[in-house]
Amino acid sequence: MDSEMSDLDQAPAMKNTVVDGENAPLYCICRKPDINCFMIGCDKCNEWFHGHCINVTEKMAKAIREWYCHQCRERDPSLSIRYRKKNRDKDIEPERVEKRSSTPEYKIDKRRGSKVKRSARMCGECEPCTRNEDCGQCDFCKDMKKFGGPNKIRQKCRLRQCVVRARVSVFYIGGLLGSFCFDVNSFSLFLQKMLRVRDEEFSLRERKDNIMHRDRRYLDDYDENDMEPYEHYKDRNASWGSDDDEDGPLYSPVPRKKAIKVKHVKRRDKKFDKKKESRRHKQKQKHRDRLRHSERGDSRHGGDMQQCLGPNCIELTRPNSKYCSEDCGMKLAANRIYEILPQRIQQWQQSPCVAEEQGKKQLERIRREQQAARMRLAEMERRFHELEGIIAKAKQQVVQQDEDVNETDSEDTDLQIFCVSCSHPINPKVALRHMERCYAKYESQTSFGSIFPTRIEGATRLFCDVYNPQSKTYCKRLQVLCPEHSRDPKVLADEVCGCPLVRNVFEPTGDYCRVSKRKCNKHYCWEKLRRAEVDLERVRVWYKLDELFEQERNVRTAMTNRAGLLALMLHQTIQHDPLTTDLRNNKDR
DNA sequence: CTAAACGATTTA
DNA sequence: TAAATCGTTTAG
Repeated sequence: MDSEMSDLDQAPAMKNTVVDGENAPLYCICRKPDINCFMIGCDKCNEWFHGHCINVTEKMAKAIREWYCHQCRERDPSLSIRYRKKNRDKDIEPERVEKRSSTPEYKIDKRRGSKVKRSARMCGECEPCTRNEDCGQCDFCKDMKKFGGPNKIRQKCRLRQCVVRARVSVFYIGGLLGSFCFDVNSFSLFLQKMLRVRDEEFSLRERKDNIMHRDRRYLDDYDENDMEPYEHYKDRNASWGSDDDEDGPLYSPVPRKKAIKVKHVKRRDKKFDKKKESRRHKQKQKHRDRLRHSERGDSRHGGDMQQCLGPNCIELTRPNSKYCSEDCGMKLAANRIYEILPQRIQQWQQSPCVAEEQGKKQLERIRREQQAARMRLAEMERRFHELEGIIAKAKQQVVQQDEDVNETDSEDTDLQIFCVSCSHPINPKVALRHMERCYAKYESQTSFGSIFPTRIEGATRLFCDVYNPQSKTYCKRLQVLCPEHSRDPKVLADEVCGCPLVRNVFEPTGDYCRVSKRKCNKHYCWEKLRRAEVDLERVRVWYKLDELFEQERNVRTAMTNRAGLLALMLHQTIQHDPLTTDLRNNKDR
């Protein structure tokens, strides 16, 4: 960048490891920390510079491919800032860049500036980098057009993902785990990667001279998690995956944060973590010490031989147990219960239980509803028998051939009716009869069952319940309505219709239809329909009863379990009412 | 949060 | 210009 000011004399040492009072790293010619503005990094010395300090804007940086600071360029005149080919004109007309670019400004990689390069993901030295053939086996290869893939993933072959610089998402998951399948050298590659990281980290931390590792800038790509495995290795001296390693998994690949402004934030995290870490270590240490002490104490009493913890027992323990026998264990447990339980029961009884009250109310409601349902059921049973009585009486009627019957029969209309089942046009006179039969025909072709037989005690003639060995189900239609398993009885020639005649739909007149059953189109199958009506209601009531039983059982179970032995031992009720309890300790006030 | 998808850019 | 593959966005 020609417009940049001389940064040389203002930044003599260029050590960004210099820290201010708050331990934030200092950068740039101004020796100020990362202030969340656009920064650009030198591709030679890797120092970061605030854009505004050296007059390089973010837009300009977009056009830069390689950028060197003033100091480096003076030292090595062969270094020159290189621009991206296509965007060469962009830094002349930055406004156009903005307009052309589809990337919103806030998403631009501020920190990297000139550093986004194709080679950024290749160290060029590791085995995968030098490999020049795709394996054709991995998911990335299979995605490629040349292997007949859909080209959706668009990533390099797993075996060619750089062990040093490939992104976590492609290397760790695929490269490490995936390539284990293909390549026995993977573990050494992994180590190589880790060691490299360590080298770079050291070079960053120590920086005894100004000669930086060329790859330093990629350090930003490795966050705490990348470092962790090595730290484990270093700290614990080959204790990877050991049981007491509770600080995290052996290797937890966490993707790096997106590009920018993470450097100092990460460092702060690091310090924070370190503090936590050291605290945790201290705690651990204490714990271990305690263990050691207790062990020593135990060993004083005779090494592995220990006395049973059972009440008043002086026997030795069984191996891998604290007790000499099951009995002793149970005794101790019982003692503990006796000790704790009375207090808990007392505590429980002191405070009223809202849930218990609600449960009682619910039970009352359920019982009321059950009562109502039973009444309804009794009513329906009565109706059932009543209906049977009516039908029996109706059968005794004698067929009567009089004029009004014929009159109603001969009522002629132009109305045309179509069957709801077969959609054929039918004569209105016989419509009811036709549709009933037609429906029965179709309905009988299908099954409607469940694998359970009906078991309702004291209920006659509800479900069809015919067993179908093929589907191993029991028919669940109402028995009176099941055309699949029962046929309407054949009507004899002298049989009377017998349908009770009504006034205003519901009021019975006491009369019966005296038309011959075969000829009566008005009351076709009236017995069946009336029976079905009653039975359907009976089923509904049974369902309701069943539901109520279920509810009752649930409430009762809940009430029984509440304040049971286990519950009393395991749970505790805390009154959160601020008027009656104050959860603060006195010293907190 | 990860994996998949995809636009964008670079390379051949 | 197509292929390769990157970084970012989106979906789950």
